[in-house]
Amino acid sequence: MSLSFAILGLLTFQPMSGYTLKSRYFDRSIAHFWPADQAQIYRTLQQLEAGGAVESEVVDNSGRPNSKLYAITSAGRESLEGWLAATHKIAPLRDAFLVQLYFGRLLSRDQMLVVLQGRRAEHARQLDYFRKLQLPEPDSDQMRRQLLFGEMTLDFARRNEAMMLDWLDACIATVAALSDD
Amino acid sequence: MSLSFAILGLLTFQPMSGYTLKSRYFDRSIAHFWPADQAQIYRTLQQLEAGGAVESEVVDNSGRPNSKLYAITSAGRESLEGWLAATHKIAPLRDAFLVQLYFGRLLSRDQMLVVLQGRRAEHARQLDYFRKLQLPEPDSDQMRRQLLFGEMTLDFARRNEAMMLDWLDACIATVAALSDD
DNA sequence: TGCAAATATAGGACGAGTCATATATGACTT
DNA sequence: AAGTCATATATGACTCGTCCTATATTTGCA
Repeated sequence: MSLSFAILGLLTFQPMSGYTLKSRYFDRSIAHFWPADQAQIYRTLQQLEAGGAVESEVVDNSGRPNSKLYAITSAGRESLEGWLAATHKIAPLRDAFLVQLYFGRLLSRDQMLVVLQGRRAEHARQLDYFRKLQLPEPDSDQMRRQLLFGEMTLDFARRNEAMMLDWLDACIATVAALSDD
Repeated sequence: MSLSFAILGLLTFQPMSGYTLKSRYFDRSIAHFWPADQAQIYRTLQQLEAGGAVESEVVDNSGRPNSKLYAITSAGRESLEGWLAATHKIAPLRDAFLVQLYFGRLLSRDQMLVVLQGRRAEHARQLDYFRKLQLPEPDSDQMRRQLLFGEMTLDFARRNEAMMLDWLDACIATVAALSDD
């Protein structure tokens, strides 16, 4: 579901091909919080077209392979706006690392510390990545407003990584204080 | 994958039926950070048995329907310990709400505020739930050690909800300051 | 000359997860 | 007597997401 609406949302910027959608837009924004591969994006575009939310026109790109230019329809826009304005259920937490940690008693203290510190290093790298990530300069009021929402999602990613680090530090302290066995 | 190891982990407490596993253990712990329904748990038990990680024995419960008592095998324990000690890739962030927020420019300021405040209320409820959630009293050293790890996962859930609230408050402030259109 | 990268779309296979449904019985409630 | 709850297991159908592969052409680099 979310992917369909992500695609519809991107098509509100302008009509574009599946390739452009993915490489110029999706991979630079949505992919950070809703990953999807090429196969899925193309299939979803087909589903959206079958459902009348987008329509396509084949473009003859002299030289390069033909592409399909997808555009959002008015039905698609209505469906998108309805979804955006609705209150959806919060997706339940789902984190495999918590499963791993939950059974930490089955590892020795030192094994667990290795796992936790490895995890910490990865999240530190991700926080660094998100801290350095810069959004483009706006060249219109429309874009300025769009970037504001982009910044909020980026802010989330940063806060999330920072919270992870704090929590992992607390876990490391707790486990380090444990008797070794 | 994670579900298999979650089940193996629970079976290290004691051999038990699929029903007991789910209702007495899974739903009170793992389900908070790795939800799964009954169908999936039963099928995963079957897969684990086919793979030799668990073995089962049919028990005649006089009166109640027969049950299968599942026990972890030594192969299963090795596989579990290997997985627990390994460093796994961090699962990429996947949050549909960020998709919704990203296209916030398509809503009016007030529509967006309704969405954000509804979200905030839900997370406040969840934080309250996790704050009130209490782990049982330990009655052995083994259990004390287990509860320590249980507390770490609960700590995560609480920090996560608190982070969400802080972030949503920042988003609400940003959106509230926007010109209405 | 040859190879990789960028452009461009699409299908098969599979795993994970969700939903609905089927079956069976004892115990307790209305 | 009828209904619901708790106990107990299992399958079919479906969606979503991932991985792998196939196809086709231009541009640029070594």
